[in-house]
Amino acid sequence: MEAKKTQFQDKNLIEFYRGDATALGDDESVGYLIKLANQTVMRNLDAELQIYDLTAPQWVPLLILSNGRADTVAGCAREIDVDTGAMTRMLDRLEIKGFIARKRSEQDRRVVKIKLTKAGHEIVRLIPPTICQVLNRHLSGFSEQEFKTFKDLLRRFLVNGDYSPDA
Amino acid sequence: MEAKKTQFQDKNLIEFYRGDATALGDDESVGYLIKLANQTVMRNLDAELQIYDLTAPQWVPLLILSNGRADTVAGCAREIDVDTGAMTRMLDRLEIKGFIARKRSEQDRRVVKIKLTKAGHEIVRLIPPTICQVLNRHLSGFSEQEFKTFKDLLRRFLVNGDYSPDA
DNA sequence: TGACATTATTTGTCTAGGCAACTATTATAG
DNA sequence: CTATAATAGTTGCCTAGACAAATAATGTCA
Repeated sequence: MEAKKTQFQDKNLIEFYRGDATALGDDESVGYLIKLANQTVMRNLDAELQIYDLTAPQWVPLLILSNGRADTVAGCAREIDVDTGAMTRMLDRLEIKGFIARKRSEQDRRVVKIKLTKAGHEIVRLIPPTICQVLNRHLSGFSEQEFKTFKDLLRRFLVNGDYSPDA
Repeated sequence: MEAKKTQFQDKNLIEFYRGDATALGDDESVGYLIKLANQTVMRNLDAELQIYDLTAPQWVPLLILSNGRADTVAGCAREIDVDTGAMTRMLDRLEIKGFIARKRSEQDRRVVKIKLTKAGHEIVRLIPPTICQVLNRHLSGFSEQEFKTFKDLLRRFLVNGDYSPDA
């Protein structure tokens, strides 16, 4: 235990990146690579889903409703980890497209119950194959072991970033 | 060689994901994991950069200008792979904050030359250490080998996604 | 019961990117 | 040289998320 240390020094923290700005904007930066990876997945999903009149972000609430993982605005927002305000407007768009319907709850008049419409149920059946196809394509050439390793590294990267607000 | 195959079948394409929708919204989906990873990096960068009155997306053009990788609107847009419209408005915000200055080119009167202001130069010195700190924190517990593997897998995932429009 | 906190939803304002239309300028082909 | 194509930049309209404020309903504590 030294006198003055930054808050993360005593973990096994290798200095992969130094402060000299090299390798930050190019493909040696994991931050940049992750951003690009995310961007590419989103664009490919968008491209494949446009025949269903859906965007990449829009299929997520539909699947959540379909799986029964949530059935309210706040519930969906929690599942996706977005603002309830963002979710309200997302549901506005899905309602306009006719995929969901809202109904105020009788038990608790604060909550709005969300349900898939008939069209919503129909479209939700078509989505997963498309998603799978895109993901599999991205994973083309990966071995089973590499697939596992990839997910494992992503999860560790993720957990390291969810540091508590006192950081 | 069978008769009817989808367009990507004859590559070494393992069906990591099937069309049954399980493992798409949870942490078994690489798509979801990458989205979360990106989200977390962005949020952490935002949190660290707000003392400099900068957001996560805003430091990128500043570093590009500083490195001399581009000095025009279109150039910056190309470097980041965003719309020139998006870049125009991004530069509007950076101009309002006093970090950049615009000047119409004399040689080619279509182009607008972008330069860092004095304040821009000053702020750009402070950014890289912050970025590095955040990235290193995310990589906490990674070995050198895992770091390499992670980048390698990301690059392969990325390349697989940048498929040509005929796909 | 009444004051206060919590929760659910909505709305306004901001950043940010994508697509399309438009202007101005430069380059190129006939 | 002139018509056309290409390029640079801006702007309008869309989706999308973040933060904050406001409202309504419910829960809790004294």
